[in-house]
Amino acid sequence: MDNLQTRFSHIKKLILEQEYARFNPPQREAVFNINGPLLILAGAGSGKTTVIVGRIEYMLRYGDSYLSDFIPPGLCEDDISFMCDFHKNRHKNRVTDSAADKISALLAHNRVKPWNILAITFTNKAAGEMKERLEKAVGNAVRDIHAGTFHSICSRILRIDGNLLGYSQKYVIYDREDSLKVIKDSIRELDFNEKLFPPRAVLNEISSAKDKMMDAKAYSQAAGTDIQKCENARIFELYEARLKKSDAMDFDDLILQTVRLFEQFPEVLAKYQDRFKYILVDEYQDTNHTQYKLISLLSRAHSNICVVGDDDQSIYKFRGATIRNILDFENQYKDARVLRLEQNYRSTAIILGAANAVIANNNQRKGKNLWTDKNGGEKIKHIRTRDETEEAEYITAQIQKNAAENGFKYSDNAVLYRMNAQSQNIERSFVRAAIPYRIFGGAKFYSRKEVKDIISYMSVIVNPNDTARFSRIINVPKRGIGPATVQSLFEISQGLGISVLDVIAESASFPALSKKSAVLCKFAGMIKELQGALENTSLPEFFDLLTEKTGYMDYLKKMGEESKPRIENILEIKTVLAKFESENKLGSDHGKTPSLDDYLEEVALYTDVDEYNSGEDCVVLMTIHSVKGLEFPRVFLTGMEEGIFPSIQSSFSLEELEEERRLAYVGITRAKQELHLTAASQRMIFGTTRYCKTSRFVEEIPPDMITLTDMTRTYETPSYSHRISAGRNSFAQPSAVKTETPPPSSRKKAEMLNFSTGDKVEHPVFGTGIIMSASAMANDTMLEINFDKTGIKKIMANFGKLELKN
DNA sequence: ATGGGGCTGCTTTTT
DNA sequence: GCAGCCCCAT
Repeated sequence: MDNLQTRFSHIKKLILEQEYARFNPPQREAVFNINGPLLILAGAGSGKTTVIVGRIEYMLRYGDSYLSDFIPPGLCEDDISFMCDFHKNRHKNRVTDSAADKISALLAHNRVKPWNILAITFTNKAAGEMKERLEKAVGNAVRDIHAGTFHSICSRILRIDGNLLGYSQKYVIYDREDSLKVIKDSIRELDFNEKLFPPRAVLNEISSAKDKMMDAKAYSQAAGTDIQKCENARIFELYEARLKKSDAMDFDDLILQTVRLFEQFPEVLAKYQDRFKYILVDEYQDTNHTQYKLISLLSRAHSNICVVGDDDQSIYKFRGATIRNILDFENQYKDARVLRLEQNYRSTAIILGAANAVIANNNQRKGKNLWTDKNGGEKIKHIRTRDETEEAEYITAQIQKNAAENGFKYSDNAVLYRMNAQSQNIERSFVRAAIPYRIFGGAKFYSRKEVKDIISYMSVIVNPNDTARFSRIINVPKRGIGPATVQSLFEISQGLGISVLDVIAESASFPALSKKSAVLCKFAGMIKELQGALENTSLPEFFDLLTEKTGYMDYLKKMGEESKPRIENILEIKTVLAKFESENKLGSDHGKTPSLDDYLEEVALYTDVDEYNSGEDCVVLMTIHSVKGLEFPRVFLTGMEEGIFPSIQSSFSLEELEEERRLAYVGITRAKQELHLTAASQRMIFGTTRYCKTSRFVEEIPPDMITLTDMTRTYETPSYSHRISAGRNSFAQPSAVKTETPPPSSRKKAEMLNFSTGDKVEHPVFGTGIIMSASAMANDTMLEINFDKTGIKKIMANFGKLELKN
């Protein structure tokens, strides 16, 4: 400790450790290791985002100071004593900003430029939240950091360099609905039967092919002698061609084409490698193969790649995510450092214990043990209700009671469900009780017909090659241009290789179109007029012009009373446009006025969940998928029933069941203090009533962590007979039986109502099978049973001969 | 080309 | 339960 240098290094470390004292040791290690590959395995609630933000702040402020041996040139005794003073004063929380700046200038080494950082998240919401927190930590520098979702980052790259692949700067992004339409058109054009080629399935197949970096040709070659696949390949080929012709990309393309761009044009890749020297990927367990490729390519030059993830929270396998990316990280980067964040700061010990117990039933996991230094907590409440209405009323009563007695805010509560369809009952109950709520997902604003129509008009105005949307709006409102005309229009356009607008201009000379030439030209003229108007009007003004000239507003107005909400919806677009314009005018990246293109880009990658801001005081309703990354003091996990959660279609594969269990894990770990698990013994879903038994995930929670309130047991006969006697608010002052242990799950007699979805049964003729659904029908229950040997059969429960297995 | 009526089928999760 | 489909009559 005698010379200046060693003292500097020593005090430097003390100061930096002090600066990041709020982090625990592995977290701090994550912050200080900014160079080289780093894998952070971050359990739920382990302060992941805080670490990411802290790490970026550290990079900007101190570079790689902590781990470097750097000594500032001209270091003197004064500097050291300044550092010592700073260290002491910091302790007493008395340092000025200027002193802090001076310190960081003194300690910093290889400071990272904000524009050299690329931070990728999965959802816009996560990106927004990260930016928000970064802004608090690093101020204006946040504007230069490239932060966004995979899709938004790629889309930006493709706007700039996509021309190399033959896309214009104004290419459109097709959402699933658009893609589906193109698939349907392609199937029709090939004269295929939609029943044999369900468009959804074909689209999924194409999507997963794209995830393997296959184009239609490659897919066709891989198809070999598989007839279905060969036919799929033809649809794929058409789909691909149509998208290209429309100057359109689907969601998969955004990633895939960026990877292609990088592979085919090394100089472009080099440009981005040089720009993105430090790469950070959040939710790495949810990345798919193309996303992995993208990251690999970008990080190849500098290897400053930090990925953060939790294999137990991987819930997007269904869209191609693979945990392999996490599991193989250490093989991919031999010098990778692996850090584990296992201390949970969010939940009570009980909630955490339950989550650990549930996830322990999975085999496919890296294995980790989340712990907390908190003790105890309230037991988890498991409520078994008669049906979904009672479930909703229970939740309503709980929230009301708590708001009244404990001064809880509405926004402290989250109601989660497996699928969007489940939200309706809860919503209805909330409306009746006047509980403010906000619902996410489901019928999304931008997927409403009228909204999509207006967006389609805008798309066509920006990019008239967008055939999917062109055909969507050409006859809305009615202009006398029917499907036959539209078809010949596109055929001619394709045949001659000229744009649709050009075909219209010449329409008089084509026999198939000549009769319609007048209306067609009128339409084209309108589009051109609006294109011209775009140049010199503000976006909200343009909106008015658009709704007027296209006749859309009149069309809605003429529909009378029922169209009122539709008019409100499209006027909402105007509001959004105005907001978009004013927000982006000042803060826009490049100081340019926001254009319609920019708005369309945002819309294309927008999801409802993005809108969530915790400012409003209302109960939050969303799917468990969308809630990832959020936390609430109190969480209601609803529909905890076999067949719902885990979903019926997952119950046949072990892999999918494990994914469902991870989903359960995500749901449970959202709760900070209170967790309610509700299950209805009968539920009306998709038009039929089903009888369900409690989800295995509830049974997997150790009995000493959970209390059961069984509202169905107050009455002698289970299920429908008690409908008459059931008091609507029986749970407000629970008269129901309270027990400390879950009910025995084994049943002796196979009475008719004891059959429920997911049960294994034996039939003397058909053998063993699994009950797919059970619906009440004329004093009996109709069971749909999937028999191992003979497939799905419908059988009445009372007809007898069925026996429950195990 | 348009509008209505009746039918089927389909329901997980999302950028 | 409902949306989207097809078919038919105008």
